[in-house]
Amino acid sequence: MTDSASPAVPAYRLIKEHVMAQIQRGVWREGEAIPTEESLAREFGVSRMTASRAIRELADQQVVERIQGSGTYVAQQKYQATLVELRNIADEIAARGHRHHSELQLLERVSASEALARRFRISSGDVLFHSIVVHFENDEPIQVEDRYVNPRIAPEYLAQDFSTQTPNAYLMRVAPLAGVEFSIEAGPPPERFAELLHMKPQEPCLVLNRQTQSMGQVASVAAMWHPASRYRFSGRI
Amino acid sequence: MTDSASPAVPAYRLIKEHVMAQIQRGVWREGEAIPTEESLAREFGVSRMTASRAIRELADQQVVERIQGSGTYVAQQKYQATLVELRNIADEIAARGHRHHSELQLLERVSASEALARRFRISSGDVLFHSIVVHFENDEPIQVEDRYVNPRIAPEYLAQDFSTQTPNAYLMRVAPLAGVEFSIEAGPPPERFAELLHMKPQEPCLVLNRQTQSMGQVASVAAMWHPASRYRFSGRI
DNA sequence: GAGTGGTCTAGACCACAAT
DNA sequence: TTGTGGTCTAGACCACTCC
Repeated sequence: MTDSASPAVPAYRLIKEHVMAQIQRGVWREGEAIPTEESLAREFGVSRMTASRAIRELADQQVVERIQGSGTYVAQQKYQATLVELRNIADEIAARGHRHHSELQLLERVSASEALARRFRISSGDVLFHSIVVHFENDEPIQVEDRYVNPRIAPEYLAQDFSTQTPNAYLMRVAPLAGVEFSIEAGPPPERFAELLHMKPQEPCLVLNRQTQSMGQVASVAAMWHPASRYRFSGRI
Repeated sequence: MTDSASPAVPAYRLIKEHVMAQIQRGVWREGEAIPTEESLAREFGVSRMTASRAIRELADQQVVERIQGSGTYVAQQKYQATLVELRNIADEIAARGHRHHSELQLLERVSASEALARRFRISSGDVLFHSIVVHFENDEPIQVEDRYVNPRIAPEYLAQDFSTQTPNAYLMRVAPLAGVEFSIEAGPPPERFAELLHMKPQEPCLVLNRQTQSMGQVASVAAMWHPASRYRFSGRI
């Protein structure tokens, strides 16, 4: 206890903040080496383990890059890449302080077309479940969720009440999520979806396609259709 | 040294994998407590610090949630949220094994309009730099990059050669990136952009808007326009 | 061989939760 | 008061890079 009234900021955090500040101010530039664990430990009067933890966490955050035997370097700002978080529609609407509700349009058992069978890695003609749900923000339709589900993963899918629980929430609950593939594109909606979304003629949709895996199989393939004039994906880092 | 021929997998990783496997198999379910650091340490024959590191990293990854004084619990699968990485166009094209090149269409000094001044948090009429660059994938135009830049952050912007270096790459180099806001939307392109992208009439664009901060100021505001029929954002987790 | 990061130990004290 | 996580130490051995 050397310092009195320590404001309960752990030493490893102080070191992290110090290093990030030096980088942010441009004192240590991209690709340059930063001080060793040893010397940071001395400078801050802590053990090497503590300095090590600080720098390791910065490496996890890709702020620096470590090369064993060589040193620690300020990472290339490959932040050419922007990280985006796509939330589910109910949470997103709630976060805006608006009301969300959803209406089930269709819930059926189908046999897989060629294209669907390929995406699910099953045989053409095998059974799939299919649902169409419309999501509303303050009573205005904002998303049509067109979803196919693998019966081997969620055999009770057709028996759910999708006005009280979204398909997404149900699937999360019954199937541990092991992987996701997605794409975002723009295009014209099927006529039926355009009507459900109260869209103007010729207006394009912003579409999020999402395919989830669970227990080694494709669990679900979904397309979320949004009217381009009333919806965008957004976020910050 | 109890085990001979240790395959160089550190103990903390073994513990992480064990815990993740139990969760993945549903042995430990959402919200349930997992064993304490102490008991994991005993079970794996390691010190508490090692078990602690394993569980702390899982907490960082949001696989578990820790409550000091209480215990460690399997996290709610709020993976309703999908994390997406948007790469810059040159890297993305290179990753597909295709050729990228870009052509500078315009490079000028402008005075900020009302709307731009608001986004840059400067005064209307202040100087901004403006560039329009077209990016090609295998000689096919795939993106129009319409960018405004804050002269206080990148005073030499107008003197760069943007056929050999993208605006993005230049800005990354001169201005440490402190924050990003983005949005993705769909809409009709300005007539000039439609021509530059060789688009069919009526075809919408997929647009990525991106605003970056550096040194406490807005550094750059950019809109990346892509023909919807030939471009989508995609990725996986 | 010297320097660096990667991992680990066997303790310790603390803050906080549950009781 | 007991049990939990949060942090920290002062060493240690190892793998790797660089000279």
